[in-house]
Amino acid sequence: MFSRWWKFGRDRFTDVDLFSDGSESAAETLSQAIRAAASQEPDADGSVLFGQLRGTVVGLRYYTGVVNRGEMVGLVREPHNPYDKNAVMVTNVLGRQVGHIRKELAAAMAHVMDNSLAKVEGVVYSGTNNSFSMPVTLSFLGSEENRDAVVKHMASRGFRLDADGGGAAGTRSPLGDLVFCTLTSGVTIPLTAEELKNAFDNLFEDLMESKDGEKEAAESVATPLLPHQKQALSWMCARENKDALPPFWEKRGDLYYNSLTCFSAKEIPERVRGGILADDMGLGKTLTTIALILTNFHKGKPLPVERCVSCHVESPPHFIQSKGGRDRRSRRGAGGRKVRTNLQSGHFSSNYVYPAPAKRSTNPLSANPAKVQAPLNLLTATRAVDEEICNTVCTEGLVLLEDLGFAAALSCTMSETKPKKKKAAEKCKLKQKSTDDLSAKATLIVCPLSVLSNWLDQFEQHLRSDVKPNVYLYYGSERNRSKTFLSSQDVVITTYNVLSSDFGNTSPLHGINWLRVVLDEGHVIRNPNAQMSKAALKLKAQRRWILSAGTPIQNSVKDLWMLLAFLRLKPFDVREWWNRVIQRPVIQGDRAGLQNLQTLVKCITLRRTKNSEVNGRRLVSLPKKTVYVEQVELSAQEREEYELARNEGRRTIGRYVAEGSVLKNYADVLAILMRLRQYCCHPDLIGKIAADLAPHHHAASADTPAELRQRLVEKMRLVLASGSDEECSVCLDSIRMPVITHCAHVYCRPCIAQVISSEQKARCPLCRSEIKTSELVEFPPEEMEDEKSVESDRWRTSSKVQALMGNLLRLRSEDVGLKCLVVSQFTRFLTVLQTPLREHGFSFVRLDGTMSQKKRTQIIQEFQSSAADSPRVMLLSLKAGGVGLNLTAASRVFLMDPAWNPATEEQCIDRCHRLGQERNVVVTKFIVKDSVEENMVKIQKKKQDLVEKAFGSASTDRKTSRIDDIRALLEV
DNA sequence: ACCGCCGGGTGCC
DNA sequence: ACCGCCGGGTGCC
Repeated sequence: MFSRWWKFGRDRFTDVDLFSDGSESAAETLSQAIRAAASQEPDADGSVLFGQLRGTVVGLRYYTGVVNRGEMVGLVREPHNPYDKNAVMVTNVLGRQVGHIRKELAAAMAHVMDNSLAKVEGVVYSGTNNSFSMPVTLSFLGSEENRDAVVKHMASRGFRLDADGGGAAGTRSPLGDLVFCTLTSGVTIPLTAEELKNAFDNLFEDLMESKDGEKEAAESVATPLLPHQKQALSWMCARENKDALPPFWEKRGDLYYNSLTCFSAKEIPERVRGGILADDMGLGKTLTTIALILTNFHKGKPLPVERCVSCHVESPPHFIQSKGGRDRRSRRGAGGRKVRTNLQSGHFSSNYVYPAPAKRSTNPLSANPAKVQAPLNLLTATRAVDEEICNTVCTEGLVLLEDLGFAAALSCTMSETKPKKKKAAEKCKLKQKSTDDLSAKATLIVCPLSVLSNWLDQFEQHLRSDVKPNVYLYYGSERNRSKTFLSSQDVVITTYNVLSSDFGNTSPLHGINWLRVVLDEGHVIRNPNAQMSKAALKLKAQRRWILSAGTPIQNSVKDLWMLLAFLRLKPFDVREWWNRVIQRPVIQGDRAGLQNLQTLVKCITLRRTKNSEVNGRRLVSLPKKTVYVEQVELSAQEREEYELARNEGRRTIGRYVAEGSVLKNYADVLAILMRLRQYCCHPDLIGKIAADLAPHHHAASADTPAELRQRLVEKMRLVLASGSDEECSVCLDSIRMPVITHCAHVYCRPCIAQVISSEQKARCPLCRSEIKTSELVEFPPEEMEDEKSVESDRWRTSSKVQALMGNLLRLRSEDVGLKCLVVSQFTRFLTVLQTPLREHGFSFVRLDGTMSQKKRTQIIQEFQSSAADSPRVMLLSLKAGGVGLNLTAASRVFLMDPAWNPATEEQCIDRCHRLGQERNVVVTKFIVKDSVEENMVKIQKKKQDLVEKAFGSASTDRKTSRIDDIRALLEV
């Protein structure tokens, strides 16, 4: 039994600690403040230990926070403390205040902390024999250049920084060894960079936690699950339902103890209901998640969904009759009133009548309060409201409400509900005591726009046709923003962009207590500074899931924090504890730290690869995939034009390199390369745009605003069309609604608008030039290209077109039913290809980034159809979909031009080489011989090797490294 | 706090 | 009595 000590011997303090609501809410706001401060905490990767010293925590008796022997404590500056502006507050892992650092020491530390000369961390190694103060060991960490200043400053105040922990060595607990072994003398041999990289690569390999169980989906799921999907379902249900403690927590007697921070508490730590499902693409994460939603509602029961014979539309209304109800409901906050507003402005279909506040007699609805009609769970916007109504109903005995808890206890069919109304009333009373919050009902799915339609399809596809859960697509300007409405759905689907643009305004999504939030492609929130990451963190939910194709981390252990924070994995959702306990030890090669990280990840992640096996059998057997490279020879005339352009480009770029102005002329350099790549495909791709943009033009040269605007538009077009996979530096995602600044950097409009509005004097995140909203330039509305210029009458062929058509004609003669994807980065090339396709009688569809979501869905459906007259060819723009698109009807892929990023090509191929593909897949990559394309392929290979070798060093500036690519490409 | 510090009461033994 | 000594009140920042 570990020696447990409480700093309060007297019971009254314990009582205060446990039962005082006041202190609870104070602690809540305090921990929020700490969390806010901690989110700004830098990674402090290169920090070294300056030394340690022993200090004293005083004033323990005034606060409720408790600390155990060996526990880490937080140190928070309190510059506004009315008694001492140097005050340093001490908190425990939960953020509860423990005391203060004694003022003399605090005065010395304040200077160090306020000037960020060092980060100070505290650990309480030994107990105290009184209830007024206790010793604390403080470690000062920072970058080497500040060491002297810190040591001197502390010394001048009479505090000597010791290398060995200020005499704490003798009393060091095992935790001290664990955290500091690499900081002090080499007790253990640190991991080599190589070992670390390997360990890190394998972090997400084959985390098949749930070998033990399989679970069948609810009967409303029509598609039979594969064995590995049943495993996943079983694991996910267990993660949601079981009361297992989070990793590193254990029960010790009456207390819950965290073995990493040594924190212990009487209250059970908040459990992580959810985790990371990181299966490889094609293993059916979407289906599994749908199965989870349908199978695991409250208390492990399936989601009650409507069964109807002549199946259509909404669930039947559920009635509430209550005389007192309206008065109570009138106390509702904005939610209720908002509904009314929407109702009055006619946004709702007349199927629904909403309860409304009764206080205003002008409200037409209050005229007849006796009978209020609402769809299922309309009144459960907040738990308070729910219970209020519940109470009303129970006490007055007018029970006609389908209570959620009640519904949960039933099997799916509604017909059974009627005889059990008395139980519903009992349930009402019970519910208040239950720890589970049953008011939450809806699952929110957040995904990239590209997979939005996929989710809808899959709900349609995998459910029994007579089962209609309420699935609402929260997207588009007409979206229904009513919280009451949204929280009454079974499933709400939205995109990261909608989520982050709603965030900051009065986001209904953030006002709802979700049953479950699912982040699809969840690795997109890895940057904690990005707006959409912040928005995701603020969602309220009982269960949280991250779906991720493959390992959700890219470069380093840092990427993991955001995921753990989203999952609310205590205590690591506060950055400081993550840094101290996991990130710094791992980066510094601490084996124990790595071990802890592995344990952590293993507990919350399920990941299988396409190659994983269950009982010696592959999870899924995908058909074979073969990739061919077909070399294309340019005709004599094409070669001549190409060489001309190449020589000119070499000269220009050579000059830029000599001047050192490559970065400044980035767009021009891309333009030159682009032109060469376009020549490789088809001469008509080089529109007047590229020709106009002579490389000697500079944005700096004075010209009319119209000219400037025009040139900025051209630059933006080039940057976006370059196929170089530009991402917005604010949200780190692909650029949507592009705008270009006067300093010629391209961002998403909402992202940069946010930046500008958040600062007095906004600066470009890339070059720090001053920027204004009024100076953002976007594409003119008539932008839709003069496609005519490449249309039929003046049409000519090219070697690459010939190569493709040869293949297509041959394939058609072999197999009429065969479907092909024809992929290019240049939408104009797709347009060029339409002519010969039409000429040879191919039926085809086209999918590119300019299409609306609705149109996309329609086209994909058309292409996927097995009807005899369905399209044989899809012209696909490489960047049109991103991951997730399902194009399994095709089994041949033609990649018309190489991409900078080989992963983009892989993703594209995987759209048809995935679960559901029944034929062998053959991929043909066209590469023009002796051209920029061949060099691009070489660079692709080199890059891949580099990525495989280097670990953590991939953070080199993307643009600089691309300029090295460019130099290599042109051999300058 | 079984401390230190403060300030009032007190004053040979 | 401009001290010492005693004992009660008191105590984070």
